Order: sequence, then structure tokens, then C-alpha cells
Amino acid sequence: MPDEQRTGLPYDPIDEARRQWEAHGWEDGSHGMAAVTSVMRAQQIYMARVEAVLRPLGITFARYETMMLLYFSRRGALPMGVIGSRLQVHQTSVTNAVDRLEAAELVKRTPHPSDRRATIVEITEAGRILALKATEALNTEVFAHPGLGQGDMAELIAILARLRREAGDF
Amino acid sequence: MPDEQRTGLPYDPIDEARRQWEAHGWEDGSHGMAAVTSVMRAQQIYMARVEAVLRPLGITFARYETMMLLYFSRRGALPMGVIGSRLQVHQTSVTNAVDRLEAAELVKRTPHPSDRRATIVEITEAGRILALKATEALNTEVFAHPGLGQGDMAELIAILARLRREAGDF
DNA sequence: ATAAAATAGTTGGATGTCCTAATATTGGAT
DNA sequence: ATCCAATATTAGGACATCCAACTATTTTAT
Repeated sequence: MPDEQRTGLPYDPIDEARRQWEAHGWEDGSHGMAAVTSVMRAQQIYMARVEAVLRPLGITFARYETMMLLYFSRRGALPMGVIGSRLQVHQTSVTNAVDRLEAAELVKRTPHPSDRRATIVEITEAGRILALKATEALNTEVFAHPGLGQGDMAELIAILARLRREAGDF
Repeated sequence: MPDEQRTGLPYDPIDEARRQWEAHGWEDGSHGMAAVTSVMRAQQIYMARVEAVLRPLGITFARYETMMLLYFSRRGALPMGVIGSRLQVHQTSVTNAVDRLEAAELVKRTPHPSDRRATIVEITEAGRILALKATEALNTEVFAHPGLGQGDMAELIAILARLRREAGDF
């Protein structure tokens, strides 16, 4: 039973947690807790929508991001390490994602021409086609209706850009 | 090498993606893409900080949330199903989290007094002590310095509350 | 020229999450 | 009484992440 049916009042669990925090004398962290928890929950909401759209196409968000990075790159190809640093994920996560993409023939590995330690990942024609199809699906089914007004959306992007900058993202 | 050292200009990968979106004629989804991607990355940043603080205590964020839910409940106990719906996670994830918490003797399962299908999860004394310790660590090490000013933080919380409401959270 | 250090990537193992499907039990509705 | 819904568990699979260890290669220092 939704809480508003019990209390007659809409009830925001995160705001309730913030009140609990302050009731316990944790004023120094209450707003940070609410901000962090809100971001976690927003990600959960968006991720569920995105993965629901991508699942029928046989890819995950991590793999979609990898493909789009290649799609937008000048040569359609990047070294493994660059992919990891751009997406801010661990080397082994890149290896894992590229393994799966390569098995599906959406990308292919190529030796680096001058540095024989390095591996270049290149998007295939099938990869480009799927990336385009996935993007169109995401645009119409998720990104065009993000559950926020234009103003909120612009403000959200700007605030999170400041957070990402503070965290050393760019 | 950070990009600003190459170009002399700070470079936001999400803003760059937005420009790519618009260059490809995907104006209808460009801002939604930027908003969704920003939320994903913000969650990645915060989750890394939170898990780094919780790891020495032997719990994950999911288990911490479960414990705090019980900590704040009137009797320190809730049915499995209520935990799942409050945290918006799958039933099997609750079973998994409670299994691990119970193995660490931080919570214990009890039969529901009137509904013999249901299981009540109750936080133990050791669980309360750890929950308190974890909260104090999170408050000082993460929540007190969320990488945002007070104004940005309040605005972020408000915007994401509207998103969560639209998504049916409360 | 050679040894040491740094870099690129992979592997294997562990952890953890989520999902589907199946099962057992119980509660509520008709 | 009987059917249908709800509660929780289990099993199996897919996936992402992290860590330590490893190989191969390149760069740096002496």
C-alpha cells in the first residue's frame, strides 16, 4: 500500500531520511546524504529505462557507451586504455566489454601500428548500424522524455557538471 | 594526459557528446542524453566514495541502506517485502542482502506473528552499533563534503525529487 | 648497452547485483 | 471449499566491477 493512502499526505522517503538525520543530530551530513541518495535513486530510475530499451538489442549501457565512443571518434577506433579513461572505468572492465562486443562482431581488435603493447578497438559496420539503432531507440523512448522540464534539465546538467569538475572529471 | 593539457581548453565529455548529438540531428534527445549521462556519472563518483568508506566496515551500500531502514523503523524490524518496496529493489536482492547481513549477525530473521508466509527482519544490537559507526564515517568522509555548494545541493535535491515523483517513487 | 621502471593489456578469482522461473506456503475472495 | 494472489526462498544465468598476478613491450636512467 502506497504511503499516501495511509497518511493522506505524499511522503518522500529521502526527505524523511533527512529529517531522521537531523533528529539524530547529524546536521552536518543531512543535506549531503539527501543529495547522494537522490543521485543514487535517479540513476536507478534512468538505468532501468535505458537497459529496458537496450536489452532487446542485446547490449548493455556499458557496451553502448563503448560503441558510441568509437562511433564518434575520427577513425572509429581507439586504444583500450583511452576507452577506459574516457568512460572512467577499470581496464579490466574495458577488456570485458570489448570481449563481448567482439564476440557479437560489433567491434574488432587490431594491433597498434607503432606500439606493440597496445590494442586498437575498431567499430565494425554492424556495430555502427546497431549503435545508430540503439541511439534512435534511446532518443525516442528515454531521452526525449526524461521526466523533467527544460529548465530543471538544464539546471541539473549544470550542477552535475560542477560536481564532475570538482571530482576531476575534466 | 588530461585533455586540457592538449587543447589548452577544459573539455567536458558530456557536453561534447551533446554537441555530437546535435551535429547528428538528434536535437530531440540531446538534453535528455546529457541529463541521463550526467546522473550516471555522478552516481559513479558518489558510489565509489561511499563504498570506499564502507568497505573497511565489511558492508556495501545496499546493505547499509537495509540496515538504516531497520534502524529508523519503530521496532527495528520490517518484513522482507517492505524492505524491497522501500528500497525499490528486487525481492531476490533483499533475500541476498539479508542473507549476508544475517551471516554477519547484523540482522536476524523472525517469523511474522500473524502471517506465516512473511518473514520479519530485525536489526541486532551489533547491527545498530555498526550502522551508527558507518553513518558517522559517511557523514564526515562523504556527506559533509559532497562537492557542491549549499545552493546547488538544495536545487539538486529538489530537481531529483520532481524526477522521482514523476517516476512514481512517492 | 644494459638494467630498472613504467605502460598496455589479459587472466583468474571473488564479490555483488539483477533477472527469470520454479516451488512452497498462506491469505483472502467468492 | 476452492481458486487466485501474495510472501519468500532457491537455483541458475548474465553481467559489471575490482583486485592481484602475469606477460609483453617500451621508456628511462645509469
